[in-house]
Amino acid sequence: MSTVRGAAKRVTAAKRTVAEVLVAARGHLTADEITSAVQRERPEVSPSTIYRILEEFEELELVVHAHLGQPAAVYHLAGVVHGHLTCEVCQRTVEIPSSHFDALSRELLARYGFQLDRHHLALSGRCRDCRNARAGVVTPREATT
Amino acid sequence: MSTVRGAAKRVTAAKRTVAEVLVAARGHLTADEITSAVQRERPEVSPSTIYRILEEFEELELVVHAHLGQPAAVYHLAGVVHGHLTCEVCQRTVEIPSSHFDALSRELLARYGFQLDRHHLALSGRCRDCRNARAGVVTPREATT
DNA sequence: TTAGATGCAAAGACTTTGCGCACTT
DNA sequence: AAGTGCGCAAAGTCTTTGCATCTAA
Repeated sequence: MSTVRGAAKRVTAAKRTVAEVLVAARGHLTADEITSAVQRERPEVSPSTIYRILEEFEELELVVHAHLGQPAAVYHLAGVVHGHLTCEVCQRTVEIPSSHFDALSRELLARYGFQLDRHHLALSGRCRDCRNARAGVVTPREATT
Repeated sequence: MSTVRGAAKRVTAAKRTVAEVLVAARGHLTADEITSAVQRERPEVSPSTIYRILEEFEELELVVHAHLGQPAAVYHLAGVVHGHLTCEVCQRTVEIPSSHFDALSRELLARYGFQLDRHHLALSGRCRDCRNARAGVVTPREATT
């Protein structure tokens, strides 16, 4: 009865498990990865439920998602704001401090009235390893971390 | 016979039409929009052909694509390098001069060895109109241009 | 008890791939 | 003539939605 904005949210096993997974991972997970992790504990939980839970968590501002240049979005706990650098070649992503965007952010606001969201989209480019590697063929995902 | 790198590329009606559409549009088009535009002249051309042609044009470095935070990628002629600002609310995208990224680019290269690609992914945020509009509900795409 | 939450299956949006015929060279 | 390019259809990936059932409160 003590619901906010008419939305009576319930605490369920699936939600608790999703939260646990996100806390344990401490990184970026796709919905599919979250689903797999949750299903290790609760095999019945379906992907659609995961999407619905993630959506709810985002409304509650517990979670944010980002698009890193790959088809699947990634989710992580809302916390310290940070940016993402994603390598176009090996697809690895690193987080960088939000402060790198300070100057650019001010510039865009002043010049275009545009309020930068440092989280939502990654910066694309080539990481050190892939720059060094010869132009052509580089094995994507040769390292997982 | 005078082919480069063993790739015997042929000039076809579909390719010519795609090129015309891209030149005429002078902006960002999704594969779907390109398909529609091409089909206005040549209704037989299928979406798969459009994707294949765009892929070829990208290999030839005539075209580049970018991900603007929406599911469908957008394509445009390779030309002057520029960045993209995409509004999370109304989805409109504006191009900005590459020079805005100069300082950030140097910083990322020095600090992380990361070579920024200014084209490939957009910066996300809120445009002036959507910042001014009250937080909650804003009609997306209320203006097309 | 009762409205929100879930599982399952189907639909949807975007893109890729396979196959045989047509067209460019 | 030879082989690339195309149309069509099917498959694939990621995500959303509909509906009957279950369950937290």
